[in-house]
Amino acid sequence: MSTDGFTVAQRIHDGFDGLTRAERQLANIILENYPVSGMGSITALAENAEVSTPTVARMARKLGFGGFPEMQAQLRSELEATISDPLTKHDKWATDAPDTHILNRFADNVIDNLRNTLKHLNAAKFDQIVALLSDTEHTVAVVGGRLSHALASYFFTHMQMMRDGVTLIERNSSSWPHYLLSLKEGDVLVMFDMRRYEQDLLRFAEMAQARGVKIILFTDQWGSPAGKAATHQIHSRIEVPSTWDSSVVTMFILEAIISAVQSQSWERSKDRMEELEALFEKTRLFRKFV
Amino acid sequence: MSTDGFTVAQRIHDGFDGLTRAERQLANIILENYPVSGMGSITALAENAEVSTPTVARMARKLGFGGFPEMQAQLRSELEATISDPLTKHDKWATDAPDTHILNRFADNVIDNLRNTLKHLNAAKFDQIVALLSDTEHTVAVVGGRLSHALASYFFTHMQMMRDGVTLIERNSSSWPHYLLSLKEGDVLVMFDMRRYEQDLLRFAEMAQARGVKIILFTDQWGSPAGKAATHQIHSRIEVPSTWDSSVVTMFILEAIISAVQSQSWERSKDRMEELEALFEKTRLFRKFV
DNA sequence: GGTTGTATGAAGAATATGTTTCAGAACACA
DNA sequence: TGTGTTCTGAAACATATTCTTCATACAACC
Repeated sequence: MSTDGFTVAQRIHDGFDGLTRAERQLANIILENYPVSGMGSITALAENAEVSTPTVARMARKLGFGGFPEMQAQLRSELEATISDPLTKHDKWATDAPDTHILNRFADNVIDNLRNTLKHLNAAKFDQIVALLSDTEHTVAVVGGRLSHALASYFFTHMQMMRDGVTLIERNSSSWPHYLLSLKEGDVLVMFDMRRYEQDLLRFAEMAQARGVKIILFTDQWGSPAGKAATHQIHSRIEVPSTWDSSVVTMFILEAIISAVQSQSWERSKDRMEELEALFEKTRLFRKFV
Repeated sequence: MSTDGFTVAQRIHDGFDGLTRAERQLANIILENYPVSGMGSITALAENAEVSTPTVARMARKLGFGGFPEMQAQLRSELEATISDPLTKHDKWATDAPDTHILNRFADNVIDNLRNTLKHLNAAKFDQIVALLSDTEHTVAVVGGRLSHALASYFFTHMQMMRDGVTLIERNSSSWPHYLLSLKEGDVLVMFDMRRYEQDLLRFAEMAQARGVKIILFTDQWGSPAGKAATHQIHSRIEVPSTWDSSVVTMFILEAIISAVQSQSWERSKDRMEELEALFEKTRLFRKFV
């Protein structure tokens, strides 16, 4: 049975949807350290994946092998092929795709961006930003540009769950003056402005600064002109092999900030989140679909 | 016993002079296809080297191991070290921050997530998804959950610039039935549903499927229940040292898809983008700020 | 040629491994 | 809320592995 040319990894990919919870858990472990993790005994693998041995045996069957030993034999032979072929580099990302596949090129590039961004990122500055955002004495407003509005919205959604006094400023700049009025001295404005910097954002930043608002600006490596008005700036690398720029690194930093804010104000936000959860539950009950 | 830092190969070389004829024969076989040949059972190895099983066990002892299984364990761990991705071995990320700073912990974790996600991701599947999204014969609708709406919106914004017939479905699920009506057989629905899967999304997916709509589902490693109705699924790793889950990897994949769609339909989208640019320029002139 | 020491593998004992069965848990569905 | 289905792991069972013992083969030396 089943000595056709499919690798174990491929079979797992193909059959992943048909796998059960415990089986997926196991599949993940196998792929995580592929294919070495499958080289030990069925017991060891099961323990490693925190499932029972029958689960392992069952999955082997499900993937089309006669049993675990047969799957293991296949893994061994794959390993042999990999090892003995010097051309097979182990640092490929999507293992079944050529090095030149967009996924792999993109991955290399994004890692590079992340590295370079973090190299230039001052940890102390990061901590200051976190402190500013954790301070509930002042309100936080979030605004983004044409393409970065999604980032603003993502950040807002999370911040909103952790603290009071957070506003997402609309996309449409004609309404911005109203928001400006509600920003007081010491309040915080989180702004996103990436390449193809927007004139409106610059004006907004200047006026906010004039009101004594502290501005945290997320921009690219070259820096938005709004930087002049900013209290803190974070420069992300955004170039990728694409017509478009990448927001991945910026989102990474946002998540790190969110996580830091969260742990800095855990006690406060814990209650808040529980309340929120309860509210969501309730709304769900009231909602009716179709 | 014997878990000092010497590899099996080193031990064999060092102790080669003290080995007997049968043992040397065996040693040569082990080194010949190192270290894979030692991964099978003692019986298999013995047969392969044309010696008896006791010879193998004896040699393992002679090399300083407690027995054959112990030697095999050592071989496995050597293998693991060889195979393991060089990209994990980084020098600190944010150089001026301690390893334990949230930025560095986050970075490690996200890279891990990316690597594991790509390991799971079938390049062929990716290409199919790109093809679906490039096909202008059918419309594309995008819908997200509570936290993933920002991703949906980000994706939508880019897609909208590259092709016609793209809709972003509102957050509020009470309006979804209307959107459903406009989806025809063969149309594409891009859905985001991460951990804390939403009931409404599941229903929506089922109803869309019933209408013959092709669903591309972005979910996490465990898989949203909406997967049952999906034509294609992409599972991203989302766990990070935070109360919240990470969307970085999903965004990475989105950007890769966007880039691929773009280059797949460059000629068409080029004109479109130039048109768009011109439009934006015009609007800017008409807009007045404050 | 006989003696002695070492090397080797066959065979069986001890151990670990892999499989099957089955009962309870979790889940989906009505 | 109850019912049927699927999933899961504990335990018993069957099988394969590894180790030990021991008889034989071989070579070196007297």
